[in-house]
Amino acid sequence: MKKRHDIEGELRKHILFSALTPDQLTLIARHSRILHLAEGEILFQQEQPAERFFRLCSGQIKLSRLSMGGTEHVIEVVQPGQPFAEAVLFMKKRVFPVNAEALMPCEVLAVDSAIFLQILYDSRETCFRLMADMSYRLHIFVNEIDNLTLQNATFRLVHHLLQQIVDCKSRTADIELVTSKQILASRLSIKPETFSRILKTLSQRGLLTVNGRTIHIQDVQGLRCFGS
Amino acid sequence: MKKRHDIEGELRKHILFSALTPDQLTLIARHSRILHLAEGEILFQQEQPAERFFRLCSGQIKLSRLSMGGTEHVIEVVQPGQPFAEAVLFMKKRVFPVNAEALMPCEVLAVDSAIFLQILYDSRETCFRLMADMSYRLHIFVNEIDNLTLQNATFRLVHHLLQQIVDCKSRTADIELVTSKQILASRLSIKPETFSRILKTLSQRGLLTVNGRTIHIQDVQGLRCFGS
DNA sequence: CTTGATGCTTGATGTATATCAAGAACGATG
DNA sequence: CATCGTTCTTGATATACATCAAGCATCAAG
Repeated sequence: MKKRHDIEGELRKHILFSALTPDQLTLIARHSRILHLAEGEILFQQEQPAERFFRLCSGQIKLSRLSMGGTEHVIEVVQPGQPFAEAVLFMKKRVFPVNAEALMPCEVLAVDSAIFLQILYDSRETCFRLMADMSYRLHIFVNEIDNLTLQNATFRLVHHLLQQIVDCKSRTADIELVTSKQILASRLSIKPETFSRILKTLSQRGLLTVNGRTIHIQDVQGLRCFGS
Repeated sequence: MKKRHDIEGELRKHILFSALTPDQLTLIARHSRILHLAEGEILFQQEQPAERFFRLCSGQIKLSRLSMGGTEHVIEVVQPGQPFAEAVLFMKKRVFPVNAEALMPCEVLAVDSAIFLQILYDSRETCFRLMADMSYRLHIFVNEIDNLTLQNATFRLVHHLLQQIVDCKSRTADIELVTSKQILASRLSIKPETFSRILKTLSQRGLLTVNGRTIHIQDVQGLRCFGS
């Protein structure tokens, strides 16, 4: 476990805490800890009681759901700097709605929910940040549902690739996948085999080339028109 | 347009306003109005600037998304008493993420966003209620994504039916669909034809009987075991 | 009682994707 | 370098679902 001032430093980086007074920060720091997870370690599981929420300092965390049928679906891959499980704070049934597993060694800041709620009550600014955060997440989910329902697998993959591109103007682009293809496939609700095949046909059409986890898009426009 | 005290009455029914003082209520009422929509009328469209949010007093409103391919997907059918489009309040880009269309004649309470934000700033209680509301919605969405990804069409339909049942213990149950089968199908991301066929096979197996919009479930347990 | 509109059902056919199974590439480890 | 495990690819086959097209039911309007 890290020293107190380290924790405060991590807290300060957390957008949800950026409006707090030094006193409030110290209080929260006393009830927070930095956890170190090994690759494959489970941070929490679906339906477990949720007394904390988190911010990822380093590494990658996979959030997934297990269906009644037993299949797993990756909802999100948390990247460093992102908060997660904070929406649970206000649920009636205070349990985690997803599983969280470290995809690699991780450092995670864990904050006590009860303490935070107490402080939240005294900080309007923080309330507003949290509301903005949740509102953003809602928006993300609506888009997510779009992708999963309106389109076929090819389109979902193409859409995801296009979202990764920062420079929209250039005719070509390079994308480095942040996770394995299997996990990305699950996020897009595609089987690994199908995922592979789609990339193949796209490269056969000269739209992109694949080299391990880096994908070079040769014709952004062409890819954009490739809707179904 | 209704009289002021009618509006205040409607506001009081809105969960998000239940923590407000009479003064605050009056202020909001001055900046709210009751809208009357005809069947098929569009309340707002995707990407339109959102300066208000709503609560449905009577009728039904369909919230849907239009994909790039042109297909429509129903995200939700708003029922009387439900607030909607309130999550937009905190978005950076203040535009509606969905289309809203009246499925029948509707009465809608429309509240000015700017005024509400101002009041929110003065009412912690309201902040907390709003956060709880958004958190609830997030939870719903996670479940929604489950349904759309983890299962096949039959399972999605069965799952939806089971959710409608209140009395979990009884062996049989009656369900009255609140919308047309077409719209329900779209919500579950199933084509109308497939929807029809699934109901047929389920009734052939003696699990339920269909009579217009009322569905009589004869074997709740059996239906529950019918995963995929 | 017609007529037409609308929502629902049914059948025939096609296609996207899942599944099963095996092999290839790659990185880690001794 | 050899070996093992993992991730990815590829092929053959199966199937769920979409699509197209037509028929039926219900209900309101003439």
